[in-house]
Amino acid sequence: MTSDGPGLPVAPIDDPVDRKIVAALRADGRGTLKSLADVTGLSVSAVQARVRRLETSGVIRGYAATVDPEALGLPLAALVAITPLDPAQPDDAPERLAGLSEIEACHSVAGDDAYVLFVRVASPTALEQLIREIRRRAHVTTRTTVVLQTFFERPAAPGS
Amino acid sequence: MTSDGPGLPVAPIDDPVDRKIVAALRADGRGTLKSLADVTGLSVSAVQARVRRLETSGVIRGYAATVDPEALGLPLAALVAITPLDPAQPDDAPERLAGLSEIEACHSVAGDDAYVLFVRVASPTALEQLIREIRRRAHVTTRTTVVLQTFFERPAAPGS
DNA sequence: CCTGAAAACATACGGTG
DNA sequence: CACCGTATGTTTTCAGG
Repeated sequence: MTSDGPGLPVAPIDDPVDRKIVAALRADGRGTLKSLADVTGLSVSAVQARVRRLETSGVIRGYAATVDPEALGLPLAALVAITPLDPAQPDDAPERLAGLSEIEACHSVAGDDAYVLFVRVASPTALEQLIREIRRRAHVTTRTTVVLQTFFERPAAPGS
Repeated sequence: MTSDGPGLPVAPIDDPVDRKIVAALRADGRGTLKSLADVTGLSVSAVQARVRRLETSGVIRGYAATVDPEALGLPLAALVAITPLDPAQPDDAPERLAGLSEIEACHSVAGDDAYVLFVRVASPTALEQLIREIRRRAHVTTRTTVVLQTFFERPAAPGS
């Protein structure tokens, strides 16, 4: 999962204990309730209740193992900026592209283009095929920027 | 964790059981060894040994809770393309920028710019300050594309 | 929010093919 | 070497206060 877009409205976390819990679970998604209890000074069951509330309220969307993209056979990443061919037409590009599993993210943006996608593929050939498929499905032109190297890529990480 | 760049070389996973395990842990990072044992048909201890091997070999880099960016107080995202002011100078932009926690990802790219950053901030004002700081630290010009809406953003998700 | 007991789980180990 | 089964400690869960 971990989808975004039109979801529930989620207000910023104000409670400092909840912030600690969220920070700890972002650093280690498999951290035990006991470890969270130690960090927060609360009992295990109090922490459990808070974690559940954070999960059901949508603050915590889920948990995922972070996997090396090369191990997944997807060593090539790229940014694909797309622009509708016909600006008059209804713009449902995100829905049309959601089915392409190579697309990791789809952002609508301000500026020259309508959307920017972040994609991962197995090879240059696969990138070409993906770009063709994007153009075909969403009726867009594309401008692709190949990622040569990723220096870092982290789960966001705020001050506290 | 979840850093990238010059790390250990990680070959693609060829074992189908390992692929099942990795897929399951990407879908649910808190999935129990028992659930993985059920999925794979292996015993719990066999699965445990495999998971450990995947972790220590660098295939699985870690586990993280996926958190709503708005809940973190970072509702504004942007792509920042940067170009060195002096191409003759040694280019250590990634190191100089790594300390800025608002920068979620730093990719070196082919094309007009040297790097593209993905950043998250609290407000337009914070974005301006961040851009100033990026320019100052890395001696670069910047071209910023504001993200208006994120339609989806998922942990990659390969075919199987 | 806490305690406490029961169930589920993770871990380590000895044994098998 | 990869796997299994069992024993032990830990964690999760859920009742009740």
